[in-house]
Amino acid sequence: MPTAIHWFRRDLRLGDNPALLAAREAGDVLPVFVLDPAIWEKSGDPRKHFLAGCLAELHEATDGRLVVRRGRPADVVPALAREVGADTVHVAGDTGPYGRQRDAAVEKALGDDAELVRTGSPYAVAPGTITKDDGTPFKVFTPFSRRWRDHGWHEPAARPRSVSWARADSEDLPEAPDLGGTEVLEPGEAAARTRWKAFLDDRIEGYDDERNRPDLDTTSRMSAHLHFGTVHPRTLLADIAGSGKSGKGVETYTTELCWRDFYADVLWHRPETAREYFNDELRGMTYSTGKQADEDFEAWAAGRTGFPVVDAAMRQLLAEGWMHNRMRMITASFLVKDLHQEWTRGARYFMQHLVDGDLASNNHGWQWVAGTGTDAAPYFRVFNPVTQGQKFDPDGDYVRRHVPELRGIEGKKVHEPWTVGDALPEGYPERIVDHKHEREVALDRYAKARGR
DNA sequence: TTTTGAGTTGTTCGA
DNA sequence: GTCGAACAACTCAAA
Repeated sequence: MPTAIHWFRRDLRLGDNPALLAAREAGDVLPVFVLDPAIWEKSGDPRKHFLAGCLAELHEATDGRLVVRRGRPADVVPALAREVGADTVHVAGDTGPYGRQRDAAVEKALGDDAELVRTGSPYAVAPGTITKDDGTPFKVFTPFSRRWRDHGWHEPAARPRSVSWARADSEDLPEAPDLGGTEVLEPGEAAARTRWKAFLDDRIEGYDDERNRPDLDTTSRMSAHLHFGTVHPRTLLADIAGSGKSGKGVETYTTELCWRDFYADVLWHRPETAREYFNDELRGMTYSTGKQADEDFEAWAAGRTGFPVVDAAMRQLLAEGWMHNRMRMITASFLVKDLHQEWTRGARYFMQHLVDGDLASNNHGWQWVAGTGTDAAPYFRVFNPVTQGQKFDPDGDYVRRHVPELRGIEGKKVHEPWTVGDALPEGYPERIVDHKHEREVALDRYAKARGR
């Protein structure tokens, strides 16, 4: 049998993996993961922990044959293909701007030695598939979602009962950093399965009502699993259909999966919008820069703004590498509209720390908040961090969980610690801005930028 | 080509 | 406390 490489990237699973099945058809399968030291070193500990855990599981699942090599894929993959005499290198397609470039470089470096075979994508519907009748891409979510639902998706692929694994030397698997007991999402395909089953059995029907509550465990927590491909969205959609469940919760959850596909589709058509404004209208916007702005940014990043819900969320991000979606909106709005900083700065920070950090969803989410994206939020929509906290963390449990200085304050009063007692609790910072004032400033800046 | 309806996630103010 | 209006037009999608 010839040797076929299966190069795992963001499909760290054996179940429902069409690219792996294609490799298996082609020969004995050499399972490979390329660890780019530059990316690894830039990752926060929670992300390292998650990835290392996934790789350890994959090593087990491949009978200890997973080959890890460090370096640039364009160097490592062709060298390995030559080393083992592989004719084909199988991958799940990567439609992001960097993935496309990387794969093109690998393909070129492989030359005539081996063929790079792309099978499938990490999305329910591959980017570029859903278009309007005239063939152009959608710019508005709702019509995209109607077309997406009408299109449907493939059935999940079977998990291979057995694979004949090929052999090659491996470097040591990366070690998971010690997170000091912080509770984080469990990595790996099996954990994804367990977590998903629990959500589907018990929580999906209440999802529409409960999903905005950061104090409760009401979301599926599939984001990191979807990002690293320990589960595929097609599997989730098939499970939902198979569950026989319906109703608002199911609809809303399905819509969230559609958002992921939508933003990937937008980025596929407009790769430059990973960094640049989707909508040029606000190009002339002015931002705060300089020493004060840098200090404000540091306070935001460290969770020391003096606004409890913002601080709780930013500290959760640092500790766990994850933040509830509602909290992402609140903290993003705070950076953009209270601190008047460009969304790109916040997006970059989120990408460094989020375990689920997905370029399309993250950066277009930020563009939505900033008003520069598809379906952008109206510029006058400025989140009030106190109101949002009281509304979505009604008992204050979320704040107290992540901000120890405020644990002495009971109930929802914790969202306004400045109204409790004579002084703020020891160690908790004063508010770094006056929200009411900064709201006015933001509206003013937006009006000016739009007037140009 | 023209027209029409619609568009994730909010806040504030005044009645 | 609750409710509706104002915030601002504009672009997109589809008939």
